[in-house]
Amino acid sequence: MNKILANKPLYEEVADLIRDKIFTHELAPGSWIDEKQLTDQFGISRTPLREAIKVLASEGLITMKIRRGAYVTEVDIQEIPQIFHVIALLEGNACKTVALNASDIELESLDALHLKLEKAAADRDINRFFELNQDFHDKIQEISGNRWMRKVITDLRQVLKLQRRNSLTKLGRLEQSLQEHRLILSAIIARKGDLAEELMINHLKQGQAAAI
Amino acid sequence: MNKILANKPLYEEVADLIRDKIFTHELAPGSWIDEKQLTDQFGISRTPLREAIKVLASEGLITMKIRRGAYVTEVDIQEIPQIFHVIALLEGNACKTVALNASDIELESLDALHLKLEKAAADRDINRFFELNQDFHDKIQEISGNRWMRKVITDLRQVLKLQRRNSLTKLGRLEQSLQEHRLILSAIIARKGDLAEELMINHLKQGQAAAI
DNA sequence: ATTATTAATTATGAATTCAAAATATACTTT
DNA sequence: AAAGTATATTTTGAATTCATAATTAATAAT
Repeated sequence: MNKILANKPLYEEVADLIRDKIFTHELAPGSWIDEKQLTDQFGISRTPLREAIKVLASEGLITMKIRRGAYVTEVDIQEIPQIFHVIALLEGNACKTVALNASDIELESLDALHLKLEKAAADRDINRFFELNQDFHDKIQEISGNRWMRKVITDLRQVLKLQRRNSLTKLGRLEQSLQEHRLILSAIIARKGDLAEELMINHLKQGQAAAI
Repeated sequence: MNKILANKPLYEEVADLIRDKIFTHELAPGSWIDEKQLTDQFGISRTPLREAIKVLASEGLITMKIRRGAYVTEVDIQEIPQIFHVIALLEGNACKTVALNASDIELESLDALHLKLEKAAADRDINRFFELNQDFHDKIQEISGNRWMRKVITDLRQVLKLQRRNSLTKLGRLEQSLQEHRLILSAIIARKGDLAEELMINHLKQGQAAAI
C-alpha cells in the first residue's frame, strides 16, 4: 500500500473500512476478526490494522479477548433501551437548546434541510430519505453547538447500528417519522423549547419501538 | 519488559500509565508526547506504546497531528461548560432514576457510602473525601444501571480532569459540597425524582462554578 | 550578520521479524 | 474407534527494522 500523500493516517482509514464491514454485517456481531485475512484484503501490514482495532475497541464496536484476538461486539439486547435512553436525553436537550437559542438564519437552514427530506419522501427515495433523516438530526446537534454532546451521540448511534436493522424500512414508519419531524421543526421555529424537547424524545422512542 | 502471565494487555497498562502522567500534568496539556523517552522509561517497544496512544486519542485525551506525532489535548476553555452540561444532564437523570427505581437495599448502600463521606469531612481528610465524593457519584450511576451512560460520564469526566485544578480544595467548597450531597441523598430516599434530579444538576453547576 | 540552501539527524508511519501461546493435526495406546 | 498425548501450525503480542518526512545543524551566498 504505497499511497502518495495520505491526508489521513492509515490506521484511521482502516478503522473506517472495518466500521463499514461491521455495519453491513460483513463482519457480524460476535464474529472473530481475522487479522491475516484483513491485511491480505487491504494490502497492508498488521501494524496499522491492529491500531485501528484498538480504536474501534475503545469505541465499543470491537471487544478484545486477551490472547485470542478481537471480536465484533455483541450488544446485549437488553442494553439497547439503555443506549436509546441516553441518546433521547441528549438529542432532546439539543433540540430544546436549538429552539431557544438558534439564530433565524440557522433555523432557515434547518427548514431547508427538512424541505429536502419532504421531497425525498414524496419521491419515495428511501436511501435519500434515510440519509437526510440523519442529516436533520445532525444539523440540530450542530446548531446546538455542543461538540462533546455531538461526539457522544455519534458514538452511541454507532453502537446501535451494530444491532439494529433499519427501522425506517418498515412500511408506514417512514411517513410517521416524517410527520414527527414536521412537528419537531414547527415547535423549534415557534421557539417552544420544552415542547420541542418532548417531541424529539418521543420521536426517538417511536424509532426504538419500531426497531424492536 | 518480560512480564510473566500478564492479565492485561500491555497497551492497556501503558494507556493507564500515560493517563496518570496526563492527570498529574507530568504531561501537560499541549505538550508533545515523546515516544522515545516513554519507551525508554517504560522499557517497552514503540508498538504497544503507539497502540495506547491511539486509544487515548480516541478517548479525547490525546490529539494526533499527522506526521508530527501525538500531543496532550488542550481543551478549549469555552468547551468546559459544554462538557459540564452533558455530565449534569446525564448524572441528573441517573439521580432521578435512582430515586424512582432503586431498591431499599441499594438506597441503604448509598446511605452507608454517604456516612463515610461525612466521616471523612469531619476528619478533614481531604484526599479521602475527594475519593468518596467520586464514589458517591459513581454509586448513583451504578444503581441507575445504565452501563452506557456510565461510560459516557466516565469519559467526559476524564476530559475535564485534563483541565481542572481540583475545585474541592477551595476552602468552604468542601462543606458546601457535602451539604449538597445531603440534600440529594434525602431527596432520593424520599423518592422525589424530579427534586433529586434538580439538586444533582445544581450540585454539578456549583462544582463547575468553583472550578472556574 | 542574516538569509538561503544543503546535509545530517531525528521522528514518524508502516512493514517485518520473533517468541510465546493457542489451536489444530497426527500419532499412539488401549 | 475413542481417548489421550505429542507434534505441527497458526495466531497473537511485542520488538525490531526500514523508508520517508520533518527538524535541526552546517554551510554558502549575499
